[in-house]
Amino acid sequence: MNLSPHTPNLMAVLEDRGYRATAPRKAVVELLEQKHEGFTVEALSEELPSVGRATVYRTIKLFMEAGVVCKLPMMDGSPVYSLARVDDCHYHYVCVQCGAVAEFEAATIGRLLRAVRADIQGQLVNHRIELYVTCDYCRADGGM
Amino acid sequence: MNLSPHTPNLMAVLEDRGYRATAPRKAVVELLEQKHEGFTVEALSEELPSVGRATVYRTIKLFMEAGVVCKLPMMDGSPVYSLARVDDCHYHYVCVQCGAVAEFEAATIGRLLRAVRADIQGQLVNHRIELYVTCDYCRADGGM
DNA sequence: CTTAAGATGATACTTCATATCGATACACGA
DNA sequence: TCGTGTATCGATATGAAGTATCATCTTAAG
Repeated sequence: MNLSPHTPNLMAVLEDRGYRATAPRKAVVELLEQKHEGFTVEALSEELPSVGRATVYRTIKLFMEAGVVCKLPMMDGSPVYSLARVDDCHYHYVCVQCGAVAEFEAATIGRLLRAVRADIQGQLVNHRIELYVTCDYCRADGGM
Repeated sequence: MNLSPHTPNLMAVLEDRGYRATAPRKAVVELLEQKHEGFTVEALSEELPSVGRATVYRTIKLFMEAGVVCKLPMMDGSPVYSLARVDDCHYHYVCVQCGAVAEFEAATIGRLLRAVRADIQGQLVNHRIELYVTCDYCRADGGM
């Protein structure tokens, strides 16, 4: 979809959090900077035979904790990962055909949540909003 | 949370769709009518040692296809199932502590989707909205 | 009562991910 | 430079949540 305006220095993100800049992590980061959206950890791992599967998962987990990688469910529940570009509250839309992920920020959502708070019992602690689309590229391809 | 105003006759739902009313299915249905929200298939299966695990999953799947059972992700991604009470488009909110599920219908959401359509590229084909709450019972329990 | 389609359940397998744990590598002080 | 302790790694096992297979059993219907 559209490219990141400013991908953060991923390795620096880890170091800032007190983690070491090891070779395996650098390898993961390098791939991540290419994929940056719509990837699976499994695929990442397959493309990095030199790095242990567990390490790939561990590294991605660190990035998720740091908030720069997001995991979201496809419509069938299978996971897709994506680099997050916007730091603050953001939402994702995923192409159901190619798995590409993009972000959006709708002012409407704040209003929605405020409205919804009245409709539900209990105290709202979190929410999840995912949109599923057919992206322009896939639509142009006529579904391929 | 709050009880169903009219739980449909689950066995009838299956028969209407051309499935047989077998003993294992009846056993699942009976449990379902007690649990009716916030359950996992795994737990269901454990409580039904006389019914094969695969059959429990299969039966729940049939109900999902019929639209009377919904599956939703907890905040950590683990699944929760719930009987759906409202037939048409509805949304769920889940208690993050006890897993209880309730439904809500917010008129605002239609408006949200219309607004969002302008903010995204590609054609919206589906969406998922989940709210996570601390329900009144859990809040009263002080987090237990 | 027969019988074919439907349903079952034991088991194997898949996917996505975390736990274990011995082996390495790295940072830092002596 | 030489330990040495802690972080990290990777192979492997384990786990959760399902789905696929397939021989066997039901059951609805003639």
